Amino acid sequence: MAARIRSKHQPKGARRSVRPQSAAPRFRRVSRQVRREELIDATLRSITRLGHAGLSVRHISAEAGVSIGLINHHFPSKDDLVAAAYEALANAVRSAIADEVAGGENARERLRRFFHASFSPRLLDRRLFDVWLVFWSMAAHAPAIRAAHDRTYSSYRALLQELLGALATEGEAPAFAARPAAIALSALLDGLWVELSLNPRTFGAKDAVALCEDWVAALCAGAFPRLRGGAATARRPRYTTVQQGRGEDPQ
Amino acid sequence: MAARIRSKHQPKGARRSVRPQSAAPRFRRVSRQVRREELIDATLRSITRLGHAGLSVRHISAEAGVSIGLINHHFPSKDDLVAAAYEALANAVRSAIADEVAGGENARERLRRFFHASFSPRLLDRRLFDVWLVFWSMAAHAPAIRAAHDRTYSSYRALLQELLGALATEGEAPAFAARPAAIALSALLDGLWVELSLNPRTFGAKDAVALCEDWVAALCAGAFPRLRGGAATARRPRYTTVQQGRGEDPQ
DNA sequence: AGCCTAATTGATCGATCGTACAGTAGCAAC
DNA sequence: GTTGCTACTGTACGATCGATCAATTAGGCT
Repeated sequence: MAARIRSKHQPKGARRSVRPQSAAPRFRRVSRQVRREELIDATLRSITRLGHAGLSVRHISAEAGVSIGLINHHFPSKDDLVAAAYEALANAVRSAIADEVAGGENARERLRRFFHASFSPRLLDRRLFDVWLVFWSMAAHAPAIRAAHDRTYSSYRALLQELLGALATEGEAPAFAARPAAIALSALLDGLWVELSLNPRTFGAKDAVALCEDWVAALCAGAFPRLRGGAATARRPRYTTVQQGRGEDPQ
Repeated sequence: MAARIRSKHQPKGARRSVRPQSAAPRFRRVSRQVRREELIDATLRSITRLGHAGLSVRHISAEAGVSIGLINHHFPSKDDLVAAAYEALANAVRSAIADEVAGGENARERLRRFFHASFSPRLLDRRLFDVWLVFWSMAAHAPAIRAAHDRTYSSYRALLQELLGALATEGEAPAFAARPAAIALSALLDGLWVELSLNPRTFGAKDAVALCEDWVAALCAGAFPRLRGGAATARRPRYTTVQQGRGEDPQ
């Protein structure tokens, strides 16, 4: 935030006036795409630093080092900026987890890494949770944010579904319906993550990891009757079974 | 919202003036306790009707049919009113579930009723979810709300823990650590509830119930290795086992 | 019937919100 | 050097927020 000394009003006829020699430009012009990304980054930084209150055009623009008006120049409204930020953050989290998972040698180990990454301090930051809450609460009334959630959650679940499917193909688990299994496991993960974020004292990250691993152990033991074999209680036409591959999410 | 016709300013010297005969009082005085409850109810109605925006002293007071200033007369600040509303709502939800559960004849049946009630339309209302999000997001900075969450969540989990414990005493399940089991099941419930509220199209309430019942089936089958016998991976001194009874939450 | 007091009112304050818009200026093309 | 495009600035506006407080009054008490 460099100090900008400048007379409030330029002399009247001074348009196209010569700038004092060797003065730095008051601002730099960048391409539309670059500026949009800068604003998205600034949005995440601002909301991380200030919580719910950081989600205002004034704080965001200050964080980005630009003027207030620039936001509405690049985004039709604030909601569109927030939606873009949501998607960027969700993708960052997902790929951070995916990177951690990549090192695992088998399905069981990759899932263990998944859980470990999910409950790492990086993701258990209360401020990150606040960001998510803000996004969720806006999803009801801002269609752009709802769409962003649907896309990213679907992608997150697909990753989980792929890992679970590998359990069966590697012979660790009997055949099961992968789609509802991924739904259940992601729900368990989210629920633990929510409660840990709200109150870190009820239980610890280690406990959360253990509970998730127990869930996987039960799956491998074939202990979930309705998941076995596929089909069953789905409202969808048919559960995606591991034999069919992980499958895109319809709609 | 009865229309109140009144001149904007009373005549100057009219203090202690006689009211026109048979005119209704402009407002009614009620005891502190009654008014507090009315304001809490109005808060929940307002936030249910208007979502996040309903949580303002203006909307709440309008909903209650009182003036703006009355809120700060009965509550030190808005946060305290909201915290009271949170606790009232959480208790209402919990007792609604508890009532449903009461009809069950055995532990398995009571849990089934618990799941059914948790994913009933009454609790899957998107507006109810918004209320919860607002509370959660305020919990970070408003100590009163955080305290309300801790109390109510602890109570909710205790109910679940009691139901799970009955599984073991009725011989449906082998001995297991009831506290972490309740944590896992409540996380599963919450996670499913969150995703269902965010996007009711990914899966249905029936699927959610089925996934929860599968979890219980796995518990009864003794398929969760770390929960068996008690003890194990707890960070707490020791997991509460079913043999020890349900036990209050320390702290 | 008159009084007292605590419940209630409502105008008001300062702050902050998102958006609009008229004007300014960076920078590439000529 | 000049021009033109458009990224960019920053004030202004109307709305709404939580909180304050002096004035008012309902309703129980004597």
